[in-house]
Amino acid sequence: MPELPEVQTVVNTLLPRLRGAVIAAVCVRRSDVISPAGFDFEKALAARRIAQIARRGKRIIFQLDSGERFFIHLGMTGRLTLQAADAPLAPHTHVTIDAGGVQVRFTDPRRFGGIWWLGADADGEHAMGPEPLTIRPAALARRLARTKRVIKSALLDQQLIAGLGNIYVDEALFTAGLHPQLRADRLSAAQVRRLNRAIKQVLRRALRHRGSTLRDYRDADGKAGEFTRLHRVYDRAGKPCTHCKTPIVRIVIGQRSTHFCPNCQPAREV
DNA sequence: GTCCATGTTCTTTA
DNA sequence: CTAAAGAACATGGA
Repeated sequence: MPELPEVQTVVNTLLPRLRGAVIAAVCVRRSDVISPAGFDFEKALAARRIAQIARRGKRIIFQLDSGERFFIHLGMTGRLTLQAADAPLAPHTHVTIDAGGVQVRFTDPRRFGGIWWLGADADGEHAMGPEPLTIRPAALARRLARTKRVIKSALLDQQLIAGLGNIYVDEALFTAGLHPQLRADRLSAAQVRRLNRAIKQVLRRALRHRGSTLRDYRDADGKAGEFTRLHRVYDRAGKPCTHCKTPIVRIVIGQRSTHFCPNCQPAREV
């Protein structure tokens, strides 16, 4: 579920409690959420200190004082929460880590998320696209020009650009005034510039409102995101466009629901 | 029972 | 061979 704004908000809420904290205990309650399979995560973390926590794409990267790293991906329903070690355990809590006097809990009913050990050497970056908040228009244009897919599908490709998901792609395309079925490699330079600006604007706004909560997403303090009510198209099928009152349309592109305003996002350049 | 879901990866098709 | 499309993964809510 979580896309860049939600993942960044989780990192922001974890950092003040965990940076520099010594790991006092680790409990893997369901070992199949750990990759590589069979890796002894509890042993690897024992008595280490958390040097840094950062976001890359939709990944939450933990760096240990040993120089080793692992990342957590929340998938669709994953949560990382900070709680007292004696608080009741929610269902589907797969891993707990005690550090800095609190307990970090990884909970994920659908288990599309997980924890990946990187070690000290592997950068784990190969095949990850650039960050949407800092990509430059020329780089975005170059990458879009290499695919014949429709723009909606291209922006969901984490190798093309890392961090956007279904909500923010729809919102950014609305803000840019681009129909989701335009071919990525046929956008004009002006359209790509608009898209580049729209992506950054939508993400920054979402970050200010601590992300979107559709159902499952919570930050590390259990707080829901408040950007949801500011969505202009996502999950607003049939409702009037905030700009022109035309009903928002929902279609399916690449097996993902897609929302847009047929008036503000024409299929042809006007 | 049905359909749908903030994601990714593997398999099949063109 | 490669890019794109489709299926699969697991669970729960409407």
